[in-house]
Amino acid sequence: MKSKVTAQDVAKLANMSQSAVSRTFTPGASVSEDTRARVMIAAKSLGYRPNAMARSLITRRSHIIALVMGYLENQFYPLVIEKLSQKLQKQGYHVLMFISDGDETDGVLDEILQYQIDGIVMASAMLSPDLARQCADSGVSVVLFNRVPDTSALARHSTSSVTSDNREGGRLAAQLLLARGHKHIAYIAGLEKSSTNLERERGFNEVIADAGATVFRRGMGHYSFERARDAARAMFAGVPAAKRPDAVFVANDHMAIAVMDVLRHELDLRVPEDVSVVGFDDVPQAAWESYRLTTVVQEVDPMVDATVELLHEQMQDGALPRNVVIPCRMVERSSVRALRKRASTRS
Amino acid sequence: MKSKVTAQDVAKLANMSQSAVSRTFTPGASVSEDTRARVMIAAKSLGYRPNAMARSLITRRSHIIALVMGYLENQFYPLVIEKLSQKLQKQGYHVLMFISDGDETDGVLDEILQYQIDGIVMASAMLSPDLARQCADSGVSVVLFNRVPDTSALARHSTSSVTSDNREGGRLAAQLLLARGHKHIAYIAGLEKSSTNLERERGFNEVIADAGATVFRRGMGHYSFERARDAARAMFAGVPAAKRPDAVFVANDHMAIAVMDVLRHELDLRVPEDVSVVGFDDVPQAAWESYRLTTVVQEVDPMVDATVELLHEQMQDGALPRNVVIPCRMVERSSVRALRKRASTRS
DNA sequence: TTGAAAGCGATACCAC
DNA sequence: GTGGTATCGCTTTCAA
Repeated sequence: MKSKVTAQDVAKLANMSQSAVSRTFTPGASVSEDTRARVMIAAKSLGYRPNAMARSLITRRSHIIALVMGYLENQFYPLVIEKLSQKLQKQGYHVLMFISDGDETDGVLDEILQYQIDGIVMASAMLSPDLARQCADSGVSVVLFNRVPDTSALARHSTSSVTSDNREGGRLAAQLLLARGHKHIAYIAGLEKSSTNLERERGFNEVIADAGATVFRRGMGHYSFERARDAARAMFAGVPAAKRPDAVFVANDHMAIAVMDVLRHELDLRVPEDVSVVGFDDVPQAAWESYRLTTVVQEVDPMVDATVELLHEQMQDGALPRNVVIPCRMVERSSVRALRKRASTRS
Repeated sequence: MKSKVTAQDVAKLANMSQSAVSRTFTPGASVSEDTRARVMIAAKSLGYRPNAMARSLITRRSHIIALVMGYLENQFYPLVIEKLSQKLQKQGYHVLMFISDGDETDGVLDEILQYQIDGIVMASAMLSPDLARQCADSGVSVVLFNRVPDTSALARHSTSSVTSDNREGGRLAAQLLLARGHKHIAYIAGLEKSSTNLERERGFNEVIADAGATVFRRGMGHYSFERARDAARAMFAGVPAAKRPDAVFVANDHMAIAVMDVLRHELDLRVPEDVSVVGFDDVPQAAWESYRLTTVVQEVDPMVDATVELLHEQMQDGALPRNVVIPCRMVERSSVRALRKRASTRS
């Protein structure tokens, strides 16, 4: 007994043509108040709902946007789902979720395209050039989220993207640590080849180099909690104090928390008193806030706004792809204990 | 230039009827190997993809499941999105996201139903009885996730649900704290009227009462990070040691972390040495693990499996609604420091 | 096995 | 403004 009520039924009950029913449910169509009212009454009494499938079959717009995500271990993405969903919902669009971690992306995209979706937000993996073309051919607009198009100039000019200013974020981190007077600054990297890691490290290195310093040590965390712990242990455990870093920039918060955990709970070091740690925002605020983690914050809202805007741009053909970069900002968090200490020193 | 390639085009190129094309793409239809091959070649060369909208218009099955979620602050839900999406994807279904925090749910559901979806997973808010009926009428199956149907017997027998065994989880928490020898056990509640909070507290109280004890103090956290901090401060800050709880059961992990944060960083208390804290799993493992938080773990996988199973059951009419309850388990986490201490005491 | 034709439920374009 | 009619791309009888 699937939703049998059709526009036809409503029309019959209201003594109107089916067209009248259609117009009543089409915002900004020309219907007299009188007919609209009669139709609405009939519709309500039957529990009529226009069939979105039938509609998009003819309008060629499904009002559905596909969101492709990798495994959501990275706590930054749920936030994106939420904001993006909400924002699109307000504009009459809806989000179809696709989980895929890269390899099978092509197969997944194949499914996606069957749904006649209006656009794709790729927040995981990359789009193979071949598929990018297919999307263009099918008229679906694509926006890369938090990743950058293939390095080829071709790709760069054929796919839109939104990223935060990872390079500048890396610079901010280095500047803060230098300003704090640290001399032995370490870096713990994320996935080596990811654009986020590359850009963050690049900016970081630039500033360190400009200051005439060098990165004291470099660990590899691969954006994994456990591997970041290992990296921290390798840097600190059983190492004489003189050979330890006095500051660490960690490529994302997820790992930064793992690092702080090792420092505080395994090695009884105080953060930030003994060691400065700076992360890069990818977990919800409550998490890093409770850790008193100083972090480079990515502005999710502007990123999502830009994504939606690009989506719309692309949907009307003629628009050229753009790569939008959203600024980051630094948020310092001293531990409450440190604040107290500072206060008592002053008095 | 929206995906113009239709079955018609393929048919023409392959010198076959459109029906042949349709059959080729319909698993288990009767087509000869010969024609199937010819069609496939033509299809591939044109980049043909069957139009899912047109298909579901006639089959009356969209293979889309709506997932209704509240704001995702609760870190438990992203995990659900991921697992559910993945599982459904494997079965040829896809997840359409709806963010809604309760009040506007009715309007949201109205939109949902236009998409001719096959089922709804409600992981936020409740379904008004009226809408429940509408869903039933439209033939969409509904499963409540992590919440229980309205208390009326009617609702209970007309809507399926999946929850973890919150009551038993509450009992486990109480049993552990009693076993550890605590005499002053406090509770910090979540949202007062939510079924999760009610059940957890109920089980907890039962065991405390059975032991001839009483709950030492009760705080209200409303499942909010900040309010949980306040509750912890109210219980511990400026309170003489003798009047402090020596153990706290917190209604979820999100709040438990806030509580531990206050205890450790504001009050310099050690957890679990000075105060035992037990949470209830609602954040990813990495989070509570790094806090050395002892917690009652909800088994996401079985919950998701049950959800999908119920969905399928409901989709074939005749199946009666069921309320599935998944067991919880306790995971103890001592701090590494405590482990070291224990080890050295022994030797 | 195969092709022709009848819908599925709406919108769009047309005269009126 | 309003009602008829072709059409969107496919699945589904039903003959052949």
